Parts: sequence; C-alpha cells; structure tokens
Amino acid sequence: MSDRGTGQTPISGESLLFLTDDQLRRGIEAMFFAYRGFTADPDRILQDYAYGRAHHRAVHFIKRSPGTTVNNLLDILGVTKQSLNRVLRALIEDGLVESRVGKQDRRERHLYLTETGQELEKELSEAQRGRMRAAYRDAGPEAVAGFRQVLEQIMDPEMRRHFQAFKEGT
Amino acid sequence: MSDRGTGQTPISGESLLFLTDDQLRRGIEAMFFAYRGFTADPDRILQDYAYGRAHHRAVHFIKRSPGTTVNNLLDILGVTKQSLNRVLRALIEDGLVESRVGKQDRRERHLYLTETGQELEKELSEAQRGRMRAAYRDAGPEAVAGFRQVLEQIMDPEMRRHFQAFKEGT
DNA sequence: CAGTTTATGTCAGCCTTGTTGACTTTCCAA
DNA sequence: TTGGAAAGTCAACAAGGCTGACATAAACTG
Repeated sequence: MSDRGTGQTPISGESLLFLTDDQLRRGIEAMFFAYRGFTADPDRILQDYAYGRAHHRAVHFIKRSPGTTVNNLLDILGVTKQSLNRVLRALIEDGLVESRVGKQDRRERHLYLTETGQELEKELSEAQRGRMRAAYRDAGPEAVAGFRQVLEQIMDPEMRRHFQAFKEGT
Repeated sequence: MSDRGTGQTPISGESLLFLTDDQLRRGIEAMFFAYRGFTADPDRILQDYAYGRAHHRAVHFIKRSPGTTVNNLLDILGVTKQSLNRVLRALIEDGLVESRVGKQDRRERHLYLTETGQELEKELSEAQRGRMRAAYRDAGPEAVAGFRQVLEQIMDPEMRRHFQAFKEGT
C-alpha cells in the first residue's frame, strides 16, 4: 500500500516531493512486472495456435477497427511493413483475416477478421480482459481512473493520439 | 459470459458496473501504447552501446540488488539461463558487470556493477525516470497511487512477491 | 499523356533475444 | 565418497524485429 498516511503528507502544491528516485524506480519495476502478467495469458493461448504476440496485436487492432488499411495498422503497431506483412500473410493464409481491395482507392487493402479470426480474438481478449477485470475489481474504480491517467501520460504523443482516436472513433 | 448482444450490460450482483468489455479493452490498449513509451527512451540510448533491452534489464536489477546471484536474477527476469548468460557474458566482457565467486557457497556468482556499469545504468534510468516523473506530475499523486495499485494486481503472484520484496528489502 | 508518388507485397539477409537439449565443471552436503 | 545443485558452455533453432532492393498497380500531378 502507499505509505502516504505515515506522516509523509504529499505536498501537492508544486513541490513534487513525493517523486523520489526510488519511488520512480518502483514505478518502473511495476510496469515491468505487470506487463509480464498482462501478456502471460494470451501468450499461453497463442502457443496452441503456433502464433505469437505479433499475431495477437494484429488481430486485436483489426477487431478494433474492422476494415482498417495496412498502412494504418503499420502506424498503430509501429513496425515495418515487412515485419507486419509476415504476420498478416500467415493470418490470411490460415483464414483468420480477410484482405479486401479498397473501393475508392484500389491500392489499399482493407482488413477484416473472418469467423475463425473472431473466435481466436475472442479467446485471447477474454483471457486478457479476465485479468484486467480482476485487477480493476481489486483496486477499485478510483485506482482504475488513476491507472489510465498515468498510462496515457507515459505514451508518446503520437501513440496518445492513436489511443484517443479509439475513444471517440468506435 | 460476455454477451456482446446488448454488450453494455455487465453482470450485476456487485458494483462492477464500471467494467464493460469496452472499458477493459481500452485498458489493454493503454497498457500496450504506454509500454512502448516506457521503453522508448532507454531503447534509443542502448543503440549507441549496441546493447538491447535484455542488457538494460540485467543492469537494472543488478543495480537494484548488488551482489545478487545469477539464479536470483533468472527468477526475477523469467528467462532461461542460456539467454541470460549470453547477455551477462557481454556485460562482463565489456567491463560493466563484475562476477564474484560466492564466499559461503563458492558455486554462486555474485553480480555487481562496475564504475562503467553504474554510468550506463544511470544514463538509462535517468531517461526512464524522466518520463515517469513527467507522467506522474501531470497525472497527480492520487492517480499515481491508483496506477501502482492496478499494476500490482495485474502481476502474477510470483512476480508480485518479487516486486514487494524490493519494497522492504533495500 | 508522362512522370511521380503512394500503397502494398515480396525476397534476401541480418540482429536480438527467446527457446531446448546435451554436456562439463565445481563443490556442497548427506 | 558420491549424488545433485549451481553455473557455464556449445549447438541449433524460432519469432519477430530491422534494412535494402525491387515489383506492381493505382492514384495523382503537371
């Protein structure tokens, strides 16, 4: 728990005394350990399908924005097209993702999850949501609000833009 | 379980009304985007030294627990000894880490940062702390408390044990 | 229309960092 | 004295990043 009650009244007016290097270090470690847990459940599931985290990410964001283009996905995932292409090709060949030629701009490929793709996405995201739900429940709504605030501040501005786009978008 | 028909009506019974699938998804995406930012600054620095994230992690936890054994580090990092060994060997050869034979148990190797190692660690952690400090400042102390609470709940129990050990330990 | 830019795909090759398996050396402890 | 734990090493492999080069089709621009 936070040791804030024990006389260490955080001077909230500009002073920032609550930000010692050690506390920041603990925040860094919390991110490291938590991210491991965050990916653990999907990783286990993915093994059964001989897929990796990269496939999960692609599937997640196609689910999030059905019909998204390859370029848009590249932007969000922050990898090279060669790297994404390898993953996408596998998903398309295996019939989890469908790639449709754009109607206005026929250079573009629009990506959709097939039935099978949606099933995998559901399995993965339910596992991951399960852990998040439990964590949120144990921490409480106030903590959750703070959690999201801090995460948003940690992001690079460009990523924050993507993140916020989903807020209004869907 | 997750009836996505009406979607927004979560299972009642407790006060879990704030935990819709969509909110959980947003939390998941927040973790994804934030982790990218979280590692971005050290990653940039590491390029200059021809090291990777694995080296950073090793250096971080050796700094945190000087004299830690290889086995303990393996436990914390959650990789195989072969994988860690490759990284450790490079750091030792380059004179950033010193490996001392244990005194009680001479099978064990105790790991320490050299002067040079401490310099690199400082450069990396200052960059990473800088981002965390800015995020904490912008989000405020209450948000930070919630942030840490949720992260701790996301961890696997074993990782949480490690995380909490640092709390009392040093 | 010709030329350029854009979106995508693909081949080849490289790097980091993870994995397994097999084997050795050291050395504590029963 | 011997079994087994701790540590190191070698080999091989895979995922998933990366760069560079090149191809194609479509859209855009002068």
